[in-house]
Amino acid sequence: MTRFAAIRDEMLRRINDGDWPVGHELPTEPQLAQEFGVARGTIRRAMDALSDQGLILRRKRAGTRVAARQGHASRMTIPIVRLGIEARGDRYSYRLLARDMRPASADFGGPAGVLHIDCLHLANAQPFQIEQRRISLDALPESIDVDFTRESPNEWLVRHIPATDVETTLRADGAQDEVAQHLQLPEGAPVFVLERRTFLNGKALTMVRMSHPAALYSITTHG
Amino acid sequence: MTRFAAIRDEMLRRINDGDWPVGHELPTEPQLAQEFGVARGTIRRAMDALSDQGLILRRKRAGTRVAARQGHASRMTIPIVRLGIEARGDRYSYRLLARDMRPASADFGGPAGVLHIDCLHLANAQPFQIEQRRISLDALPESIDVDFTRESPNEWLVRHIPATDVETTLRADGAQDEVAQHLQLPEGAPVFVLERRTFLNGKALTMVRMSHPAALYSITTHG
DNA sequence: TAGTGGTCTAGACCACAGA
DNA sequence: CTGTGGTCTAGACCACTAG
Repeated sequence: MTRFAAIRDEMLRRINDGDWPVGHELPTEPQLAQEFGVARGTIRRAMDALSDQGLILRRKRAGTRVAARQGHASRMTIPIVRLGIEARGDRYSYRLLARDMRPASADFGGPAGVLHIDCLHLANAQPFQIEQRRISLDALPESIDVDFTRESPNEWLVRHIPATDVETTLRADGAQDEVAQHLQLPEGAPVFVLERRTFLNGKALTMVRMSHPAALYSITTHG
Repeated sequence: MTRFAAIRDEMLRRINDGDWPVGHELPTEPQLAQEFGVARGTIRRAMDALSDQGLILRRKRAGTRVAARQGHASRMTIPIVRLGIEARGDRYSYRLLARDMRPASADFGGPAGVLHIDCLHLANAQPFQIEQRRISLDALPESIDVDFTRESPNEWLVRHIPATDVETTLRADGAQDEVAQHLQLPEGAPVFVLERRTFLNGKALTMVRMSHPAALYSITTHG
Protein backbone atom coordinates (compact mmCIF):
# COMPACT_ATOMS: atom_id res chain seq x y z
CA MET A 1 0.00 0.00 0.00
CA THR A 2 1.52 3.26 -1.10
CA ARG A 3 1.27 6.34 1.06
CA PHE A 4 -1.14 8.25 -1.14
CA ALA A 5 -3.40 5.19 -1.26
CA ALA A 6 -3.37 4.89 2.53
CA ILE A 7 -4.22 8.57 2.88
CA ARG A 8 -6.96 8.27 0.26
CA ASP A 9 -8.45 5.35 2.18
CA GLU A 10 -8.27 7.21 5.48
CA MET A 11 -10.07 10.17 3.93
CA LEU A 12 -12.63 7.77 2.49
CA ARG A 13 -13.14 6.35 5.98
CA ARG A 14 -13.67 9.80 7.45
CA ILE A 15 -16.29 10.54 4.83
CA ASN A 16 -18.06 7.22 5.23
CA ASP A 17 -17.96 7.28 9.02
CA GLY A 18 -19.36 10.78 9.16
CA ASP A 19 -16.23 12.40 10.59
CA TRP A 20 -16.45 14.52 7.48
CA PRO A 21 -20.18 14.80 6.71
CA VAL A 22 -21.61 16.11 3.45
CA GLY A 23 -20.79 19.77 3.03
CA HIS A 24 -17.92 19.68 5.52
CA GLU A 25 -14.90 21.69 4.52
CA LEU A 26 -11.70 19.69 4.55
CA PRO A 27 -8.45 21.08 5.90
CA THR A 28 -6.26 22.77 3.32
CA GLU A 29 -3.63 20.79 1.47
CA PRO A 30 -0.72 22.12 3.54
CA GLN A 31 -2.62 21.30 6.75
CA LEU A 32 -3.29 17.75 5.62
CA ALA A 33 0.30 17.40 4.49
CA GLN A 34 1.44 18.30 7.98
CA GLU A 35 -1.12 16.03 9.66
CA PHE A 36 -0.12 12.99 7.60
CA GLY A 37 3.53 13.90 7.54
CA VAL A 38 3.89 13.86 3.78
CA ALA A 39 4.53 16.37 1.02
CA ARG A 40 1.70 18.36 -0.42
CA GLY A 41 1.94 16.48 -3.72
CA THR A 42 1.11 13.23 -1.98
CA ILE A 43 -1.97 14.77 -0.42
CA ARG A 44 -3.04 16.05 -3.80
CA ARG A 45 -2.73 12.63 -5.34
CA ALA A 46 -5.05 11.17 -2.72
CA MET A 47 -7.52 14.02 -3.15
CA ASP A 48 -7.41 13.72 -6.92
CA ALA A 49 -8.64 10.15 -6.59
CA LEU A 50 -11.55 11.21 -4.38
CA SER A 51 -12.32 14.11 -6.67
CA ASP A 52 -12.39 11.81 -9.71
CA GLN A 53 -14.91 9.64 -7.90
CA GLY A 54 -17.03 12.68 -7.27
CA LEU A 55 -16.76 12.36 -3.50
CA ILE A 56 -15.27 15.80 -2.90
CA LEU A 57 -15.63 19.14 -4.64
CA ARG A 58 -12.61 21.39 -4.95
CA ARG A 59 -12.77 25.06 -5.79
CA LYS A 60 -10.03 27.60 -5.71
CA ARG A 61 -10.14 29.98 -2.81
CA ALA A 62 -13.30 28.25 -1.50
CA GLY A 63 -11.49 25.10 -0.41
CA THR A 64 -12.53 21.47 -0.61
CA ARG A 65 -15.87 20.11 0.61
CA VAL A 66 -17.50 16.71 0.86
CA ALA A 67 -19.92 16.34 -2.04
CA ALA A 68 -23.48 15.11 -1.75
CA ARG A 69 -23.48 11.72 -3.44
CA GLN A 70 -25.69 11.93 -6.46
CA GLY A 71 -25.01 8.58 -7.97
CA HIS A 72 -22.36 6.05 -8.62
CA ALA A 73 -19.59 6.57 -11.14
CA SER A 74 -17.70 3.69 -12.63
CA ARG A 75 -15.58 2.91 -15.62
CA MET A 76 -17.11 0.89 -18.39
CA THR A 77 -15.40 -0.82 -21.29
CA ILE A 78 -17.28 -1.77 -24.42
CA PRO A 79 -15.21 -4.27 -26.37
CA ILE A 80 -14.91 -4.33 -30.13
CA VAL A 81 -17.57 -6.83 -31.07
CA ARG A 82 -15.25 -9.32 -32.76
CA LEU A 83 -12.85 -9.36 -29.84
CA GLY A 84 -15.66 -9.76 -27.35
CA ILE A 85 -16.95 -12.80 -29.19
CA GLU A 86 -13.53 -14.35 -29.64
CA ALA A 87 -12.65 -13.71 -26.00
CA ARG A 88 -15.48 -16.05 -25.03
CA GLY A 89 -14.12 -18.73 -27.29
CA ASP A 90 -16.86 -18.34 -29.87
CA ARG A 91 -16.32 -18.22 -33.60
CA TYR A 92 -16.80 -14.79 -35.10
CA SER A 93 -18.28 -14.17 -38.52
CA TYR A 94 -19.57 -11.14 -40.32
CA ARG A 95 -22.04 -10.33 -43.06
CA LEU A 96 -22.69 -7.08 -44.91
CA LEU A 97 -26.42 -6.54 -45.26
CA ALA A 98 -26.74 -3.24 -47.05
CA ARG A 99 -24.63 -0.33 -48.24
CA ASP A 100 -25.87 2.83 -49.89
CA MET A 101 -25.51 6.59 -49.93
CA ARG A 102 -28.20 8.95 -48.79
CA PRO A 103 -28.57 12.70 -48.34
CA ALA A 104 -27.86 14.20 -44.95
CA SER A 105 -30.60 14.09 -42.38
CA ALA A 106 -31.56 16.93 -40.10
CA ASP A 107 -29.22 15.90 -37.29
CA PHE A 108 -26.37 14.22 -39.13
CA GLY A 109 -24.24 14.67 -42.23
CA GLY A 110 -23.44 17.46 -44.67
CA PRO A 111 -23.63 18.30 -48.38
CA ALA A 112 -21.58 15.26 -49.42
CA GLY A 113 -24.20 12.97 -47.94
CA VAL A 114 -24.09 10.00 -45.66
CA LEU A 115 -22.90 6.44 -46.19
CA HIS A 116 -25.36 3.95 -44.72
CA ILE A 117 -24.08 0.52 -43.84
CA ASP A 118 -26.01 -2.26 -42.18
CA CYS A 119 -24.18 -5.39 -41.18
CA LEU A 120 -24.43 -8.38 -38.94
CA HIS A 121 -21.94 -9.80 -36.48
CA LEU A 122 -22.39 -13.46 -35.59
CA ALA A 123 -21.11 -15.67 -32.79
CA ASN A 124 -20.99 -19.35 -33.75
CA ALA A 125 -23.11 -18.49 -36.78
CA GLN A 126 -25.80 -17.08 -34.49
CA PRO A 127 -26.78 -13.41 -34.88
CA PHE A 128 -25.13 -11.42 -32.11
CA GLN A 129 -25.23 -7.80 -33.17
CA ILE A 130 -26.74 -5.79 -35.99
CA GLU A 131 -24.67 -2.70 -36.69
CA GLN A 132 -26.47 0.17 -38.38
CA ARG A 133 -23.74 2.62 -39.27
CA ARG A 134 -23.89 6.11 -40.69
CA ILE A 135 -20.71 7.81 -41.86
CA SER A 136 -20.54 11.48 -42.79
CA LEU A 137 -18.87 11.70 -46.22
CA ASP A 138 -17.93 15.30 -45.54
CA ALA A 139 -15.84 14.22 -42.60
CA LEU A 140 -14.60 10.87 -43.90
CA PRO A 141 -14.69 10.88 -47.72
CA GLU A 142 -12.20 8.00 -47.89
CA SER A 143 -14.81 5.66 -46.43
CA ILE A 144 -16.54 5.53 -49.83
CA ASP A 145 -13.71 3.39 -51.22
CA VAL A 146 -13.54 0.84 -48.41
CA ASP A 147 -14.61 -2.73 -49.12
CA PHE A 148 -16.97 -3.36 -46.23
CA THR A 149 -17.77 -6.87 -47.38
CA ARG A 150 -14.61 -8.14 -45.74
CA GLU A 151 -14.00 -5.68 -42.93
CA SER A 152 -16.75 -4.30 -40.73
CA PRO A 153 -17.14 -0.52 -40.38
CA ASN A 154 -16.54 -1.01 -36.68
CA GLU A 155 -13.06 -2.39 -37.24
CA TRP A 156 -12.16 -0.08 -40.06
CA LEU A 157 -13.08 2.99 -38.07
CA VAL A 158 -11.28 1.88 -34.95
CA ARG A 159 -8.14 1.21 -36.95
CA HIS A 160 -8.16 4.36 -39.05
CA ILE A 161 -10.04 7.11 -37.33
CA PRO A 162 -9.03 9.07 -34.27
CA ALA A 163 -11.90 9.65 -31.90
CA THR A 164 -11.57 12.74 -29.80
CA ASP A 165 -15.07 12.83 -28.39
CA VAL A 166 -17.45 9.94 -28.07
CA GLU A 167 -20.98 9.86 -26.76
CA THR A 168 -22.49 6.47 -26.01
CA THR A 169 -26.05 5.73 -25.00
CA LEU A 170 -27.21 2.40 -23.61
CA ARG A 171 -30.83 1.38 -23.60
CA ALA A 172 -33.24 -1.49 -24.03
CA ASP A 173 -35.78 -1.74 -26.80
CA GLY A 174 -38.12 -4.11 -28.55
CA ALA A 175 -36.91 -5.69 -31.78
CA GLN A 176 -38.69 -4.41 -34.86
CA ASP A 177 -38.57 -4.83 -38.64
CA GLU A 178 -35.03 -5.43 -39.95
CA VAL A 179 -33.60 -5.73 -36.46
CA ALA A 180 -36.03 -8.49 -35.51
CA GLN A 181 -35.60 -10.16 -38.86
CA HIS A 182 -31.81 -10.23 -38.94
CA LEU A 183 -31.39 -11.08 -35.27
CA GLN A 184 -33.95 -13.86 -35.81
CA LEU A 185 -36.12 -12.63 -32.97
CA PRO A 186 -39.88 -12.25 -32.74
CA GLU A 187 -41.23 -8.72 -33.08
CA GLY A 188 -40.99 -6.90 -29.77
CA ALA A 189 -38.42 -9.24 -28.25
CA PRO A 190 -36.05 -7.38 -25.92
CA VAL A 191 -32.79 -6.16 -27.43
CA PHE A 192 -29.88 -4.33 -25.85
CA VAL A 193 -29.04 -1.24 -27.86
CA LEU A 194 -25.81 0.74 -27.92
CA GLU A 195 -25.87 4.03 -29.77
CA ARG A 196 -22.67 5.91 -30.32
CA ARG A 197 -21.76 9.19 -31.93
CA THR A 198 -18.17 10.08 -32.64
CA PHE A 199 -16.83 13.60 -33.04
CA LEU A 200 -13.56 15.15 -34.11
CA ASN A 201 -13.18 18.73 -32.96
CA GLY A 202 -16.92 19.08 -32.60
CA LYS A 203 -17.69 17.73 -36.08
CA ALA A 204 -19.78 14.54 -36.21
CA LEU A 205 -17.93 11.70 -37.92
CA THR A 206 -20.09 8.65 -37.46
CA MET A 207 -23.22 7.46 -35.79
CA VAL A 208 -24.06 3.87 -35.06
CA ARG A 209 -26.78 1.78 -33.51
CA MET A 210 -25.74 -1.66 -32.34
CA SER A 211 -28.56 -3.99 -31.33
CA HIS A 212 -28.12 -7.34 -29.59
CA PRO A 213 -30.49 -10.07 -28.48
CA ALA A 214 -31.00 -9.36 -24.78
CA ALA A 215 -30.01 -12.88 -23.80
CA LEU A 216 -26.60 -12.61 -25.46
CA TYR A 217 -25.35 -9.26 -24.25
CA SER A 218 -24.56 -7.53 -21.00
CA ILE A 219 -21.99 -5.08 -19.72
CA THR A 220 -20.28 -5.40 -16.36
CA THR A 221 -18.29 -2.69 -14.65
CA HIS A 222 -16.10 -2.79 -11.57
CA GLY A 223 -15.38 0.09 -9.19
CA MET B 1 -3.97 24.55 -22.22
CA THR B 2 -1.59 23.25 -19.60
CA ARG B 3 1.71 21.75 -20.59
CA PHE B 4 0.85 18.17 -19.65
CA ALA B 5 -2.41 18.44 -21.64
CA ALA B 6 -0.55 19.71 -24.70
CA ILE B 7 1.94 16.85 -24.42
CA ARG B 8 -0.87 14.36 -23.95
CA ASP B 9 -2.59 15.64 -27.07
CA GLU B 10 0.62 15.51 -29.07
CA MET B 11 1.16 11.91 -28.00
CA LEU B 12 -2.44 11.16 -28.93
CA ARG B 13 -1.81 12.67 -32.35
CA ARG B 14 1.27 10.52 -32.87
CA ILE B 15 -0.72 7.42 -32.01
CA ASN B 16 -3.69 8.33 -34.20
CA ASP B 17 -1.55 9.43 -37.15
CA GLY B 18 0.50 6.27 -37.06
CA ASP B 19 3.77 7.89 -36.05
CA TRP B 20 3.56 5.52 -33.11
CA PRO B 21 1.76 2.43 -34.46
CA VAL B 22 0.35 -0.33 -32.30
CA GLY B 23 3.13 -2.17 -30.53
CA HIS B 24 5.62 0.67 -30.96
CA GLU B 25 7.81 1.30 -27.95
CA LEU B 26 7.72 4.89 -26.76
CA PRO B 27 10.83 6.74 -25.69
CA THR B 28 11.57 6.51 -21.98
CA GLU B 29 10.27 9.15 -19.64
CA PRO B 30 13.58 11.00 -19.33
CA GLN B 31 13.94 11.02 -23.12
CA LEU B 32 10.47 12.48 -23.57
CA ALA B 33 11.13 14.98 -20.80
CA GLN B 34 14.15 16.20 -22.71
CA GLU B 35 12.34 16.24 -26.06
CA PHE B 36 9.46 18.32 -24.73
CA GLY B 37 11.64 20.38 -22.44
CA VAL B 38 9.72 19.60 -19.27
CA ALA B 39 10.31 17.73 -16.04
CA ARG B 40 9.75 14.02 -15.88
CA GLY B 41 6.71 14.48 -13.66
CA THR B 42 4.95 16.44 -16.39
CA ILE B 43 5.61 13.66 -18.89
CA ARG B 44 4.24 11.13 -16.42
CA ARG B 45 1.06 13.09 -15.99
CA ALA B 46 0.44 13.07 -19.73
CA MET B 47 1.22 9.36 -19.96
CA ASP B 48 -1.03 8.59 -16.99
CA ALA B 49 -3.95 10.04 -18.90
CA LEU B 50 -3.22 7.87 -21.94
CA SER B 51 -2.68 4.84 -19.75
CA ASP B 52 -6.02 5.39 -18.01
CA GLN B 53 -7.69 5.43 -21.42
CA GLY B 54 -6.03 2.14 -22.25
CA LEU B 55 -4.11 3.61 -25.18
CA ILE B 56 -0.66 2.70 -23.89
CA LEU B 57 0.65 -0.16 -21.79
CA ARG B 58 3.40 0.52 -19.26
CA ARG B 59 5.51 -2.19 -17.72
CA LYS B 60 8.58 -1.81 -15.57
CA ARG B 61 11.80 -2.57 -17.29
CA ALA B 62 9.91 -3.35 -20.54
CA GLY B 63 9.00 0.25 -21.22
CA THR B 64 5.83 1.73 -22.64
CA ARG B 65 4.12 0.53 -25.81
CA VAL B 66 1.10 1.56 -27.84
CA ALA B 67 -1.74 -0.79 -26.95
CA ALA B 68 -3.92 -2.57 -29.45
CA ARG B 69 -7.33 -0.98 -29.09
CA GLN B 70 -9.66 -3.61 -27.76
CA GLY B 71 -12.67 -1.48 -27.11
CA HIS B 72 -13.75 1.84 -25.85
CA ALA B 73 -13.53 2.85 -22.22
CA SER B 74 -15.65 5.62 -20.81
CA ARG B 75 -16.94 6.86 -17.51
CA MET B 76 -20.53 6.19 -16.66
CA THR B 77 -22.61 7.71 -13.89
CA ILE B 78 -25.73 6.01 -12.63
CA PRO B 79 -27.75 8.54 -10.67
CA ILE B 80 -29.65 7.77 -7.50
CA VAL B 81 -33.09 7.05 -8.85
CA ARG B 82 -34.87 9.83 -6.96
CA LEU B 83 -32.37 12.45 -8.06
CA GLY B 84 -32.50 11.27 -11.66
CA ILE B 85 -36.25 11.69 -11.68
CA GLU B 86 -36.23 15.06 -9.96
CA ALA B 87 -33.45 16.31 -12.26
CA ARG B 88 -35.84 15.90 -15.18
CA GLY B 89 -38.45 17.95 -13.39
CA ASP B 90 -40.67 14.98 -12.64
CA ARG B 91 -42.34 14.28 -9.33
CA TYR B 92 -40.80 11.41 -7.42
CA SER B 93 -42.74 8.97 -5.29
CA TYR B 94 -41.99 5.67 -3.68
CA ARG B 95 -43.87 2.59 -2.54
CA LEU B 96 -42.71 -0.38 -0.51
CA LEU B 97 -44.06 -3.57 -2.04
CA ALA B 98 -42.71 -6.34 0.15
CA ARG B 99 -40.32 -6.88 3.01
CA ASP B 100 -39.36 -10.20 4.56
CA MET B 101 -36.44 -12.25 5.82
CA ARG B 102 -35.20 -15.38 4.14
CA PRO B 103 -32.35 -17.82 4.64
CA ALA B 104 -29.16 -17.29 2.71
CA SER B 105 -29.02 -18.53 -0.85
CA ALA B 106 -26.12 -20.36 -2.41
CA ASP B 107 -24.43 -17.24 -3.69
CA PHE B 108 -25.44 -14.59 -1.20
CA GLY B 109 -25.85 -14.13 2.55
CA GLY B 110 -24.73 -15.91 5.72
CA PRO B 111 -26.15 -17.61 8.82
CA ALA B 112 -28.10 -14.53 9.90
CA GLY B 113 -30.12 -14.65 6.71
CA VAL B 114 -31.07 -12.12 4.10
CA LEU B 115 -33.47 -9.20 4.15
CA HIS B 116 -35.60 -9.09 1.00
CA ILE B 117 -37.11 -5.78 0.02
CA ASP B 118 -39.12 -5.07 -3.10
CA CYS B 119 -40.14 -1.51 -3.80
CA LEU B 120 -41.26 0.75 -6.58
CA HIS B 121 -39.98 4.16 -7.63
CA LEU B 122 -42.39 6.30 -9.61
CA ALA B 123 -42.03 9.38 -11.78
CA ASN B 124 -45.20 11.47 -11.99
CA ALA B 125 -47.05 8.53 -10.44
CA GLN B 126 -45.91 6.31 -13.30
CA PRO B 127 -43.82 3.22 -12.46
CA PHE B 128 -40.21 3.99 -13.27
CA GLN B 129 -38.12 1.40 -11.46
CA ILE B 130 -38.75 -1.72 -9.46
CA GLU B 131 -35.97 -2.28 -6.94
CA GLN B 132 -35.48 -5.85 -5.74
CA ARG B 133 -33.01 -5.55 -2.91
CA ARG B 134 -31.22 -8.21 -0.88
CA ILE B 135 -29.25 -7.22 2.22
CA SER B 136 -26.98 -9.61 4.08
CA LEU B 137 -27.92 -9.44 7.76
CA ASP B 138 -24.51 -10.79 8.72
CA ALA B 139 -22.87 -7.76 7.15
CA LEU B 140 -25.55 -5.14 7.93
CA PRO B 141 -27.59 -6.26 10.96
CA GLU B 142 -28.76 -2.69 11.61
CA SER B 143 -30.80 -2.78 8.42
CA ILE B 144 -33.42 -4.91 10.19
CA ASP B 145 -34.56 -1.89 12.22
CA VAL B 146 -34.89 0.55 9.33
CA ASP B 147 -38.34 1.76 8.33
CA PHE B 148 -38.28 1.19 4.61
CA THR B 149 -41.82 2.45 4.15
CA ARG B 150 -40.57 6.03 4.15
CA GLU B 151 -37.01 5.74 2.88
CA SER B 152 -35.97 3.46 0.03
CA PRO B 153 -33.17 0.94 0.60
CA ASN B 154 -31.32 2.70 -2.21
CA GLU B 155 -31.18 5.98 -0.31
CA TRP B 156 -30.58 4.45 3.08
CA LEU B 157 -27.65 2.43 1.83
CA VAL B 158 -26.09 5.31 -0.05
CA ARG B 159 -26.31 7.52 3.03
CA HIS B 160 -25.12 5.00 5.60
CA ILE B 161 -22.99 2.34 4.01
CA PRO B 162 -19.49 2.71 2.64
CA ALA B 163 -18.99 0.86 -0.61
CA THR B 164 -15.45 -0.21 -1.27
CA ASP B 165 -16.11 -2.44 -4.26
CA VAL B 166 -19.06 -2.31 -6.55
CA GLU B 167 -19.91 -4.52 -9.50
CA THR B 168 -22.63 -3.34 -11.84
CA THR B 169 -24.13 -5.26 -14.73
CA LEU B 170 -26.34 -3.70 -17.38
CA ARG B 171 -28.59 -5.75 -19.59
CA ALA B 172 -31.94 -5.90 -21.30
CA ASP B 173 -34.65 -8.39 -20.48
CA GLY B 174 -38.31 -9.15 -20.97
CA ALA B 175 -40.67 -8.18 -18.16
CA GLN B 176 -42.09 -11.15 -16.27
CA ASP B 177 -44.36 -11.82 -13.29
CA GLU B 178 -44.03 -9.18 -10.55
CA VAL B 179 -41.80 -6.99 -12.67
CA ALA B 180 -44.34 -6.84 -15.48
CA GLN B 181 -47.18 -6.42 -13.01
CA HIS B 182 -45.70 -3.59 -10.99
CA LEU B 183 -44.23 -1.75 -13.95
CA GLN B 184 -47.63 -2.09 -15.64
CA LEU B 185 -46.12 -3.66 -18.72
CA PRO B 186 -47.29 -6.63 -20.78
CA GLU B 187 -45.42 -9.88 -20.24
CA GLY B 188 -42.20 -9.92 -22.27
CA ALA B 189 -42.07 -6.16 -22.78
CA PRO B 190 -38.49 -4.89 -22.90
CA VAL B 191 -37.02 -3.65 -19.62
CA PHE B 192 -33.62 -2.16 -18.85
CA VAL B 193 -32.03 -3.99 -15.94
CA LEU B 194 -29.27 -2.83 -13.62
CA GLU B 195 -27.83 -5.42 -11.27
CA ARG B 196 -25.41 -4.34 -8.62
CA ARG B 197 -23.45 -6.11 -5.95
CA THR B 198 -21.68 -4.19 -3.22
CA PHE B 199 -18.73 -5.49 -1.23
CA LEU B 200 -16.79 -4.33 1.80
CA ASN B 201 -13.39 -5.93 2.05
CA GLY B 202 -14.50 -8.79 -0.14
CA LYS B 203 -17.64 -9.51 1.88
CA ALA B 204 -20.93 -9.12 0.02
CA LEU B 205 -23.16 -6.46 1.59
CA THR B 206 -26.07 -6.09 -0.76
CA MET B 207 -27.36 -7.18 -4.10
CA VAL B 208 -29.99 -5.42 -6.11
CA ARG B 209 -31.84 -5.71 -9.37
CA MET B 210 -33.35 -2.51 -10.71
CA SER B 211 -35.72 -2.91 -13.66
CA HIS B 212 -37.07 -0.05 -15.75
CA PRO B 213 -39.51 0.18 -18.64
CA ALA B 214 -37.25 0.39 -21.69
CA ALA B 215 -38.94 3.54 -22.93
CA LEU B 216 -38.19 5.44 -19.72
CA TYR B 217 -34.56 4.65 -19.10
CA SER B 218 -31.22 5.07 -20.82
CA ILE B 219 -27.66 5.82 -19.82
CA THR B 220 -25.43 8.21 -21.69
CA THR B 221 -21.68 8.50 -21.28
CA HIS B 222 -19.24 11.03 -22.62
CA GLY B 223 -15.56 10.49 -23.35
C1' DT C 1 -6.60 41.20 -2.70
C1' DA C 2 -5.41 37.35 -0.12
C1' DG C 3 -5.80 32.48 0.13
C1' DT C 4 -6.94 28.38 -2.06
C1' DG C 5 -6.28 24.83 -5.40
C1' DG C 6 -3.54 23.89 -10.00
C1' DT C 7 0.75 23.23 -12.18
C1' DC C 8 5.53 22.43 -12.62
C1' DT C 9 10.44 21.46 -11.28
C1' DA C 10 14.74 18.94 -10.22
C1' DG C 11 15.95 15.94 -7.64
C1' DA C 12 15.85 11.20 -4.93
C1' DC C 13 14.98 6.42 -3.85
C1' DC C 14 12.41 2.20 -4.53
C1' DA C 15 10.25 -2.09 -6.74
C1' DC C 16 9.76 -4.83 -10.25
C1' DA C 17 10.64 -7.68 -14.18
C1' DG C 18 13.40 -8.27 -18.56
C1' DA C 19 17.82 -9.32 -20.46
C1' DC D 1 21.91 -7.40 -12.58
C1' DT D 2 20.15 -3.17 -14.63
C1' DG D 3 17.01 -0.10 -16.53
C1' DT D 4 12.34 1.02 -16.49
C1' DG D 5 8.30 2.81 -14.42
C1' DG D 6 6.28 4.09 -9.59
C1' DT D 7 6.47 7.01 -5.73
C1' DC D 8 7.73 10.85 -3.00
C1' DT D 9 9.86 15.39 -1.66
C1' DA D 10 10.47 20.41 -0.89
C1' DG D 11 10.11 23.96 -3.12
C1' DA D 12 8.23 27.57 -6.57
C1' DC D 13 4.98 30.22 -9.18
C1' DC D 14 0.44 30.75 -11.26
C1' DA D 15 -4.80 31.30 -11.75
C1' DC D 16 -8.86 31.74 -10.04
C1' DT D 17 -12.33 33.49 -6.95
C1' DA D 18 -14.57 34.36 -2.55
C1' DG D 19 -14.78 37.92 0.60
